[in-house]
Amino acid sequence: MRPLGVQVEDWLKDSDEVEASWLTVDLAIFTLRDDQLMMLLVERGLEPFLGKPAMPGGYVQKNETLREGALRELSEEAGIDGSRLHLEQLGTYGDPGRDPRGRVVTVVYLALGPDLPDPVGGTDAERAFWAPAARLEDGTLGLAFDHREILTEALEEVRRKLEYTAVATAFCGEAFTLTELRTVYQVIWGQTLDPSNFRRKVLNTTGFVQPTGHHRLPPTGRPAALYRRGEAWLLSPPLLRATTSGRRD
Amino acid sequence: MRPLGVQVEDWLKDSDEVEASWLTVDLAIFTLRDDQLMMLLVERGLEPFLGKPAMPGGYVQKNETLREGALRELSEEAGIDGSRLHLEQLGTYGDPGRDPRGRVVTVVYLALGPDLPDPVGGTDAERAFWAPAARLEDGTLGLAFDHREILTEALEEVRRKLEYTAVATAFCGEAFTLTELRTVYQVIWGQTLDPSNFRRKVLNTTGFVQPTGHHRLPPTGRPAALYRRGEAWLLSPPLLRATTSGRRD
DNA sequence: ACACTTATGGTCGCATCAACCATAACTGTA
DNA sequence: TACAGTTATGGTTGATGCGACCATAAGTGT
Repeated sequence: MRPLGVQVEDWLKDSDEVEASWLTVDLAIFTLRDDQLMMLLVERGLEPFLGKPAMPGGYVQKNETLREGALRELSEEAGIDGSRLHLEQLGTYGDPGRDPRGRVVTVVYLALGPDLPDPVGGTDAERAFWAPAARLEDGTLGLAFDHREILTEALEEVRRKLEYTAVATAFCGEAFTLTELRTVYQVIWGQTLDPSNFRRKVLNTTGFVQPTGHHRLPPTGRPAALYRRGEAWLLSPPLLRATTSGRRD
Repeated sequence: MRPLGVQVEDWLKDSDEVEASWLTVDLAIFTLRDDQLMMLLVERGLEPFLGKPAMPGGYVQKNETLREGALRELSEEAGIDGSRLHLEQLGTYGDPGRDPRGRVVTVVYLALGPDLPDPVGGTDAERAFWAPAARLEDGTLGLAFDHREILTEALEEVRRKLEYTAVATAFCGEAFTLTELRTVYQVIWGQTLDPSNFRRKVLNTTGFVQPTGHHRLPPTGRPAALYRRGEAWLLSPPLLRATTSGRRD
């Protein structure tokens, strides 16, 4: 344990009221497998919540940025090379009492990737596994800490971002067909979309995708054109879901 | 300074690599004054960045949640009762080197309110003042730490949230006219909107606003109907800006 | 040749939108 | 009282976008 620099203490007035805290990063890693939205979990090997599934994560180390810490945990705990994943900060959870060990503040990162492999053994990733997000959302499969609450917000974020950003492409490989892209929307939104109308909207949104010129032969049926993601991140106009009356943040 | 519980250390493997950190909340407080978007700043009374303007903020205290800490700082540093403000977490900044004193992680909250008063003296708020967000964005007025970067992200967030949430009502009082609401959009987006079309879109978005039945007499002109905010938070359909090609997060 | 499957393209009626124009309801002034 | 000025509100119209639906293209296997 490295001691804190003394110069910090000099600036504290109400010393008794302030405490140092432990900083962790947790990862909400999502992928699509078998037309299901899956989340990567690890079975905890330590108290508290020993044996319970939890989102992978760990302490931020000295001299690394939060993002670097997230990438490191992605590699160590999940055995995933995060350099090709979409990684974005979701939020920070640091209420006293959320961790029985004391004030542990966790910065949660959202990691999205195309059909990711099973975690390989040999590292911490041995105890990692994929679980259907639906089971976690409805509580069929319990989670450690406040991770279910975090999951709920992560899902809401992903569903909403699908509307007005090109984040759906993060679930596809380098090249993808429009049907694959449509499947992403269908699985995550839980609704079917008309192939023809979807195609028109995507192609009319400037910078969403660009054609590669190549095609892919499906097991049966007409070959599908391949696309890669375009330069645009914000979609205008956005791809809106069927209108549902919105609720508060 | 309260010592950390020893039980935390027991779980650390690579003790040398992990360090405790200081947890602060910073506030990006925005309001509208004289048809300008203003941000509340305080002149720093301590090193580092002594004398430089900075977003108000401070250390999170023991046994308070992050949100409670934000509300407390809102009161202490800005003299503002935050219970009637819109308060939402924006993001967390904790890279090593962002603060010369060591690892200081700050959770930034966005606070939005209707025409807020000048900070009153007597507390820390003496050194607080309102500054036009435009001056801060273009760098005319420099900020301490990485606060300009944070401001940029805060502004982007507000501009985007105006589109698909009812957050604009946070800048209005309890009751407001549609012209006032339109002014919020115009000032923050920096573009004029057609009064007639704006009215139709707002009233057609279910749950955005609801009429109070009362009217308000402007200095000149026809009386305007008063509205209060409705139950809906997410707007469907959203109020979209003039189409601009989007850029990456 | 044919059925089957998936991708792609087009049509049509309806809703929405932006750009206007028109009117209502107040104030102050001649 | 008449009228100009100002702001709020309401309506019209032409273009655009979207959803539901149908049609065709281009592969597969029998």
